Amino acid sequence: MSEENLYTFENPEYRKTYWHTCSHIMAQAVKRLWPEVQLAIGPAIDEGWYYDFDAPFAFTPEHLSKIEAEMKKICKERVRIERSEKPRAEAIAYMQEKNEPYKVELIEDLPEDAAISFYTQGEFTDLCAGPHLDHTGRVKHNGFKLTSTCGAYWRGDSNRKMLQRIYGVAFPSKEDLEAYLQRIEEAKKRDHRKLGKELGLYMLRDEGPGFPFFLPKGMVLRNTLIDYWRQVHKRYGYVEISTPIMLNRQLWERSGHWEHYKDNMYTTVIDDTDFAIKPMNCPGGMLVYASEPHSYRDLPLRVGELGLVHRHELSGALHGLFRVRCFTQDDAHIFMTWDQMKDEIKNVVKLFDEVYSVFGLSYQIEVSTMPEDHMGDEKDWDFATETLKQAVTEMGKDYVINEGDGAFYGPKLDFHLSDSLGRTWQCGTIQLDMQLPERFELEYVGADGEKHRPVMIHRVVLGSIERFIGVITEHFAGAFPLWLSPVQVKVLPVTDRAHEYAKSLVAQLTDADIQAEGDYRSEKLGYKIREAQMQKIPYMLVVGDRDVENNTVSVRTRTGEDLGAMTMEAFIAKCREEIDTKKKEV
RNA sequence: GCUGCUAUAGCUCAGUCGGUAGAGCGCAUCCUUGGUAAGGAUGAGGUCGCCAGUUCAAAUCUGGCUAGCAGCUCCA
Repeated sequence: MSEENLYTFENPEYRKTYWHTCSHIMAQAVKRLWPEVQLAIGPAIDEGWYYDFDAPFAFTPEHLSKIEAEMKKICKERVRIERSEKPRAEAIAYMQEKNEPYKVELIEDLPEDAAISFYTQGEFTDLCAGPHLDHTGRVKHNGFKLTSTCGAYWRGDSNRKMLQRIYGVAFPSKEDLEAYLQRIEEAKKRDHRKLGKELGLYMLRDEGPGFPFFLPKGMVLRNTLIDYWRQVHKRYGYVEISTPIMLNRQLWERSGHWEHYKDNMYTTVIDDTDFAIKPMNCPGGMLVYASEPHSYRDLPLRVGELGLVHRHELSGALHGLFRVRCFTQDDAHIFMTWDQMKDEIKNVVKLFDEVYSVFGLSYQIEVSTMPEDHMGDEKDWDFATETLKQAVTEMGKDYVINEGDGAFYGPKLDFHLSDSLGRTWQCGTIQLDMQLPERFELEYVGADGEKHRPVMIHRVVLGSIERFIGVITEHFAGAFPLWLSPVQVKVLPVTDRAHEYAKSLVAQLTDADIQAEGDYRSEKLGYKIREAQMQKIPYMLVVGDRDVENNTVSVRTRTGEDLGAMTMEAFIAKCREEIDTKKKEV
């Protein structure tokens, strides 16, 4: 990188420095306006920065405007930003004198021998490791915006005081800022909560917060997805089961869920016995495995389950279909010998590859290793973790390590999908489990005639059907590929004279297993097209006198392309081909 | 759960100083039969989220509750 390029936004280091300086300018502006406000922390983040304050009032949009105006002034003042150091005791005394208890706490937590650095710009001095830009004029006064305020716990601890956080973004020019705000607008247009309503996919009601209702069109999409899921899993050698939605307390105690997650489980009492609505499918799956003896010849045994689970999530965490209180996991439990582990992981990754590529979603793999509070033998953990890494590497894929983030029962691979706007979603996961087979005393008979304990994989590809529908709604911006579209074809008669013909076309399409609807209102063609277009229906069949006479259909796509007149046979063949090959673009 | 904000017609939203409601879209009916992104007219539709309080009078002010939004915390 050339010297010049070091000081551009292309360079992530420079970007962070720039944003960090913005956070100091913002804090300086706040202190100028309201000296009584206390400072906590203000780092640069992936997109912009925030600063946490302890203020005796709540920041409103009017406050933000005032702060922005003051920040502009500071930028124009072109104040030098200078670094200095103080010995620990002096640093503490300094912040105590300035009545900044949060800063005092931060300094006290620094290592005894650490050099404590400060950055000063004019009358404002902040505890900070740096680095910073050399003067406040480097920040373009019309290139930043304070975007939002919210509460945030001091040091991220929900037992400690809630402070007020102000977020901001900044760019080297007004144009770049506007482009960024445009991108945010684009993301809002794709919001699955908005599109879900507009396209009639699902709804949420006060009567069941976090429990989504699927509407007819959403249900078509959901069923298409599930049909595809079943077809793929059949090919990869899975069988499917369904286990009860409610099982007794004893089972959840045995699985360990009662102890770990009791507070997040819905429970009820039946005939004086505690029952829990399942938050996971595995214990039911364990009972199915244990219900009959198994031979090593049956392994690996791949058992799928589209299981409806319920979890009592905190009310504030709910978010459209992304975070709900009941959802369907596209679960599977794979029972195998330790020798089969690597090949089986590869088999699962291969399946994931196939599924994600159909949706045009790329991914990054994360390997999560042994956590502090793990269970089981460390040797087994090492073997399992090594096997996960080897399987991925041997398939020619990269991964990043997420140290200590595994489940308490085993290491895992997480798949972070990237959508069309570059945002990432964690959907798939492959988790090794050395614990449940133990707790449920699962066995198989080996070639040696002896009983052995299998090892297990928990895995989901889509994660939750509901959440995945949310992800692909945003990924495709509601314009689903033909095979997934709830309405694939809309037939638009130009005049009433074509109604009978249009109805016969809808019937033909239905017979060919293509989702079709007709629009028989006495409205002009342009009006009907506009509506079909806004519903993002892939194909519109315009039929008027000409088509009735020639026995043709005039095909228009949702991208506005006119494919001209063709016979119904030709159109159906075209659709079937496109549906069967699951083309991504119309 | 926590902090802040919000809740008016099916949807998107307006409603000033407290005097019991409006628009556009959608829907229904009628006219219009129009060939690739909005033809016209008429009409129906609201316990202003719920429960209290203040007041002669509450969509409007106050409190509580419920739900949503932006985050925080959490996510087996």
